[in-house]
Amino acid sequence: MDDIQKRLDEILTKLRQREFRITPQRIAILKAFLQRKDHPGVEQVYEEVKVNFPTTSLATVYKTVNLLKEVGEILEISFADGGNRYDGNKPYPHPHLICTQCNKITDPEVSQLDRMATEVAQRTGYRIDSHQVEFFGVCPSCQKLAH
Amino acid sequence: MDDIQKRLDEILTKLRQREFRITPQRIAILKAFLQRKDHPGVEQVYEEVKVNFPTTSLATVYKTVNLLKEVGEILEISFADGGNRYDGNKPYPHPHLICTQCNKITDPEVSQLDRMATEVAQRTGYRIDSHQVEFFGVCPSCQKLAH
DNA sequence: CCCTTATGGATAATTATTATCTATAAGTAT
DNA sequence: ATACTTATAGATAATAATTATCCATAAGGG
Repeated sequence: MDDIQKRLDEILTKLRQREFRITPQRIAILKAFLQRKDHPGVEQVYEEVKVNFPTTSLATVYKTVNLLKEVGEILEISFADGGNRYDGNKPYPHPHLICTQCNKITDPEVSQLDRMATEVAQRTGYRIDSHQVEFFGVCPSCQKLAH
Repeated sequence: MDDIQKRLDEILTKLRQREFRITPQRIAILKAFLQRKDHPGVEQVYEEVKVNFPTTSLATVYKTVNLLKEVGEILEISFADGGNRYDGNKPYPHPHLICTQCNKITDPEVSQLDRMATEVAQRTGYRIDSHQVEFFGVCPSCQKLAH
């Protein structure tokens, strides 16, 4: 049993425990999120799910996305121009590196982020629950393309 | 001449240099951004400008916001649920601390952020142009309210 | 003061997302 | 297996934020 199947089973168990129903559509949407190694938007997942479940509605994808956000199994990455994207593989807050030319999103290794959050909490008295850290720039291959 | 007036003049000069026209509406919108110490959304600025310029259109506010973004004089803060907000006082990228109960946004002091960006650039080969760092949590007064 | 053209205002269009409504299928008890 | 209850799927309307369109007008230069 591979990692994806294992994680899928874990999430399904969690959903069952919280008395959400397990439907073929939810499984299909969840699989799409788990299998993709990039950070797809709702529309992309919708297209993918439609291959096997042609009757799936976009609304169902949205509803499932919200469900998976609620149970903390996908992470939402927000953009100013609308069109959120999601990470189904690392659902906990972590930094992203975004190429503003090709829109590729990667997960850079960043040390000291937790320390930074702790520092802010101490200085301000806030209880910090999560964070969103995004670096914008140009990836090496797009840099080369710029003649 | 206070700081706001000084900055206003600087921005107007910059706009003139780039051959944008200086209109009463643009000045009013710009003043609204400069005077506010919080992080207003477009709608809030619109309401404020309408006090003195009742004929102002929401579209004009949006157009001016895009203009000010282009010339780098306001900073856009994006949210997953739509509804961007703006910072007219510190238009350069800087971290925000957001209370998820009362939606207040403050600017915490954070050290080592530049170092972090440099580290990511070195490791990944990206040219990093900007960043967006947001901490989400509950502010001290909202913590007290939660009995 | 005139002339050119960017801009303002009103409104339609677009895009992303959520709400609504009903038939159906999931899960539970029989 | 069967019946029952209710959450969910699917279709579509509604909402919200933002952008596009179009024309009259005002800004800035000559």
